[in-house]
Amino acid sequence: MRVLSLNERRLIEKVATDGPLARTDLSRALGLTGATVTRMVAELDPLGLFDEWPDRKGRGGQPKRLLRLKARQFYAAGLTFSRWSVELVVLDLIGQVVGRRSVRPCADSPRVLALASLESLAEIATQHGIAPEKIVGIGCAMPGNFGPHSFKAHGIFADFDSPAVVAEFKHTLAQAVWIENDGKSAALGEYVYGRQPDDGRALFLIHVGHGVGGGAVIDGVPFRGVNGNACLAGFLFPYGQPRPSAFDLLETLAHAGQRLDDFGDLNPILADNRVVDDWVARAGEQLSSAVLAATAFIDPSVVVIGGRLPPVLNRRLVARIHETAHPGPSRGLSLAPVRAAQLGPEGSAIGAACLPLFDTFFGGTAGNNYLDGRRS
Amino acid sequence: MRVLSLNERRLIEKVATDGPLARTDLSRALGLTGATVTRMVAELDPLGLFDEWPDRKGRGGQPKRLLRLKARQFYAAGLTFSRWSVELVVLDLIGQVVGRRSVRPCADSPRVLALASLESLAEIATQHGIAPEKIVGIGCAMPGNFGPHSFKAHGIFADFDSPAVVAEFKHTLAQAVWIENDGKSAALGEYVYGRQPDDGRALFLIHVGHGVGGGAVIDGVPFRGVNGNACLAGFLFPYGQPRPSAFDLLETLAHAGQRLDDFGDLNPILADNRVVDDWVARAGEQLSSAVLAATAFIDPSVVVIGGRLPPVLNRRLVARIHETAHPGPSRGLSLAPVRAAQLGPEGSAIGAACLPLFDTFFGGTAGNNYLDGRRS
DNA sequence: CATTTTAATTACATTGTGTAATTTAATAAT
DNA sequence: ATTATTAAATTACACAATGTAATTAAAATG
Repeated sequence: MRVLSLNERRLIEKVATDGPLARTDLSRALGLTGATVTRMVAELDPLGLFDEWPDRKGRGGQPKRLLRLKARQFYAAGLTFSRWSVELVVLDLIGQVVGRRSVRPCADSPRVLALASLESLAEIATQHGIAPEKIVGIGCAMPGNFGPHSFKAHGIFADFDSPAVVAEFKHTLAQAVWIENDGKSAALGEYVYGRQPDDGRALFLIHVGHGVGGGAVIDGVPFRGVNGNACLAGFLFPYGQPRPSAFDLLETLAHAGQRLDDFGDLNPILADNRVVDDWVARAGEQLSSAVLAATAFIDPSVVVIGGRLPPVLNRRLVARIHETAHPGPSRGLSLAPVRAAQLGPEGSAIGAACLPLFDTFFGGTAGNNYLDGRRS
Repeated sequence: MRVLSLNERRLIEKVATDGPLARTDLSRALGLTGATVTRMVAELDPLGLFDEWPDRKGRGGQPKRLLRLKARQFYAAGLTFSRWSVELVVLDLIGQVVGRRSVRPCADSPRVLALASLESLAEIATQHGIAPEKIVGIGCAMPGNFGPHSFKAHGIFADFDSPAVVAEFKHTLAQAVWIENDGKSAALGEYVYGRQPDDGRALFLIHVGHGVGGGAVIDGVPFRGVNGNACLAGFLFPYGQPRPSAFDLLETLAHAGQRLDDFGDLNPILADNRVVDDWVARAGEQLSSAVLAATAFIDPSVVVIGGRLPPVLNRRLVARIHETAHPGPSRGLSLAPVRAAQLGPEGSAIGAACLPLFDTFFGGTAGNNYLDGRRS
């Protein structure tokens, strides 16, 4: 796969997020001339990225020829980590989940996990007739923080708590691998495939997962910080105390005698559950402080509540945040609008799979060495 | 003044921050070929931006021809607001303060203030023989927050508390005017002229002024947020309670019977002052929470303590922050390094003057419509 | 069926770069 | 002193990504 130029990525991303679009629409949206768009689409033709068909709704003039992404032309895999298993999804170009597996190896060393994941990926690929070269990469949403040369996993992943994990994973998977913090992956997924209204300029996602993390996509570019640890909305809630994380909910439930294995088991027990109700009330209140902090530091156009919880809970948390009605971060300012994640319970895995797709086809890191849109 | 291309700005900024540099050095630093640098420097020649002289220290080969900015080729003015006056500085291209005035008009409507500032600027220009066309603009560091169509000033500026202030200022000054939040101006000034070691990738400045604000420059680009209100480190400290602002220090001193007119009067009373000592201890502790929050959300390479206080106090606050020794924002992470602002007590005004210079000659907002370094 | 309208394409010009050869000005070796 | 060596800077030329303007395409309208 040749490396795409910045404007090619911008074009593909536009079609992905706002499509179907005609060449003229793209020309307007991207600030390029029609001639350029025609050429770019022709240049991209060998990749087979687009479906094209005439628009019958036009009233006069030559009808537009609408472009949209050919969903099944490329795929990526995404991994998220739960306590006893790894969740794997295969995503197509337009963000549809093509297949999923819950991988539960007997041992949980990174190597064994990676091998088991590869096996599941191969199964799904075979099942759907996906040629290996159509899979652009594997994204791993890691529950932990990055140092310049290290990785520190969430407490429950004892075997992952080593700087060597990243290298081990890359080596075992033996193909294009993206490793990213889970909150940042989820933010990217929500930005590309979540279709939040008004999220265009700056989306901030608070990631309610093993911990309380977060991520942001600002002007189409993932915001990572110099060490990849920006957007840690959970700093407000010290360890060892009640905090608005999905893991904290499991612990709260266990403490009340309702022991669950993993996030995936939450759904059946949500209705009429006093423990859950209380938790939502408390966590929602805490999260409203996190929204305040995110507004103060990032000033985003929208704050999305997402992570590992079932969508119902995300929505209830958002409702609770709206009730809490914090004042803004400073004189004359109000909180950024808050919304629940659009992507379902697999949002984190989708975000992970989004990493390779984004870097290959969409915004990616802006420009090349020459800062002029040329290929290096 | 013609609009400069992105690479031209990058070149000028590099010379400004790391100069003097030869063309080869620039070629390496910017990732451009020597040929390109030669052409760009030649192209920029009519602007008279550079001084050039041969480097005598070379050992073999043709000696480098070093370039540095011609300090007195261009100027900008910066305004900051104090309770009873407006501080105006005139800055040259290399960040030297050429002249300063404290403007104290009898009335303090925006219009009167602007007119008085203009008069002072004209005085300084005459005094130093600065031709009007050498002044690229006036930057105003506003103590307040921005809305999509509004401006909300700090409480003590009753007459400024109106959305019309920005328009009024622009109209009265009748030339190129930049209006920006004071924390964000100061961050830019510190980035361009502060020469912090290691501040390259992402500098976050906590602005201790009328309130507690902040600003950041990330990868050479000012970070504003969608409404221009990002980096508000003061959200942690509610109004009406003790907070680590310079205004709070004045109030604390007044409460203890040491009434001062303005920030500028602080210097003489700092030594052996128990009230100040206590304030530094308390404010430093509070600021260490702000550093934690900034690390969590922005993950910068350095956090700078700056604002309206005398440099001594900034240094004492930094020392106090180091004592406080907060844990990092999450597992395995530590606080970003903290340093006192390099720019002196005029840092805010310098930052304000930096706005026009930066947008005209340095990084500015990246790229043009074509995203390829061409002029539009 | 000619006219109008809008979309898409094509031919050609422009510009900001890179590559590679050349020139320049110094030091080091003979 | 002369020549070789070195590194910086310049120049001639090529190229890629775009814009401009003219052209072609395909529909609705009168």
